[in-house]
Amino acid sequence: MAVLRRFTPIVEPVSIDEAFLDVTGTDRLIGSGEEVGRQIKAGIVDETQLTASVGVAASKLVAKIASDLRKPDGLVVVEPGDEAEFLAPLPISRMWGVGESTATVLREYGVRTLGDLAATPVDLLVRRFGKHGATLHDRALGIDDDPVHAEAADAKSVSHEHTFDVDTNDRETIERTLLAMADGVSGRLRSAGLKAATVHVKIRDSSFRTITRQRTLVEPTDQTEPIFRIALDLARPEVRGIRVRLLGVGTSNFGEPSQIGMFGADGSSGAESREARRRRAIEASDDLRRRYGHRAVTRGRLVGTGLPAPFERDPMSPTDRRTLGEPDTADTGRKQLRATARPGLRDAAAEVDARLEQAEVPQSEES
DNA sequence: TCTGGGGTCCTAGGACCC
DNA sequence: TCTGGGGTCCTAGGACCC
Repeated sequence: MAVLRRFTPIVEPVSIDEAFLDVTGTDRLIGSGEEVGRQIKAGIVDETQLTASVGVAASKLVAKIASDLRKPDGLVVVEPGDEAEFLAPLPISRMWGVGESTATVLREYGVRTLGDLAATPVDLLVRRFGKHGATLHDRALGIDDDPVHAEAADAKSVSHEHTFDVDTNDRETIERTLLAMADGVSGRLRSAGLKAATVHVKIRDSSFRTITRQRTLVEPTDQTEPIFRIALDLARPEVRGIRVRLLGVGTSNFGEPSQIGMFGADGSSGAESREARRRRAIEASDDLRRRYGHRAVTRGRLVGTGLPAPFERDPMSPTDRRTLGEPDTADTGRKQLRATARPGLRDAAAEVDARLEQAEVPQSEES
């Protein structure tokens, strides 16, 4: 991504290897869009020895489709005004927002190309697909005015899910998995300074039937216990009598970023309240994980179970990037995390042990 | 390919309030 | 007291994306 920022500060990362650039206004410095595209490709080869595919157009939608067209080493330019003509012969599956289900329905209507889609009456599409139908019609004509967003949007949910190697109906396995995921989710919330008001669970059985259950709390939380308790409450009646293939725990409905204080819930700073001690223990275990990896600390109940390690961070997630002290937008050339031990480590570990009955688990893959 | 994990957005129905 | 309508919030499910 650093290569890309040499051309414009307006870079919107889409994934680890994909981004939109707004190069409006660079023509006097660098040249036409096509010239910028050429230079970007050259710059990427220079720095990474990898080829790249580039699409140049007046909108993100058309640029994306253009860049997909000649992967992995293409440069496709669509001049302003030529969008509809460029899209018309392409199959509908090229279009953003057309997945398997939508494509199947469209084919039933005899719609095979984006030209067919553009020629289909909007009201027919709206009747069948709702709001999405109108969007599809616009897109088929190349209409898309979504700008390039240089700032990453705030996350709306944080979740973990896990697919079992073998479908299970073992109660202990199910409960421990929910606990591990609740723990991972709450840890990510805490380090991002977020509290969530809604907890959801996702359950998929051996026949691939998927259900979701959610509950909204009175008080938003960033703690493992309430998230786990609700997840368990929601899941328990649903997993009875089925073999579970996948379990997920998620949170959403975030309030304002929380201020984690050093004082008790009652605001006292004298004798440490129970709540404040618990808080400190959690902070200490978060700190250990930050410095020694997400596997450095785990709950006693999860020791040796091989259950999903909580606290995996996603380098593309804005929530986690904030946690890692990086800019919201992903940058492949990101700086390394510092991993220096502090003298207080042993005390912190002891506190975690004592207060939360958690255990430190040495992991072979970590030094 | 029998289908992983983390997300977003949309729709529809029900509860509740005014 | 009953009725209807509208707005908002919550819940469940589905489609889609990388």
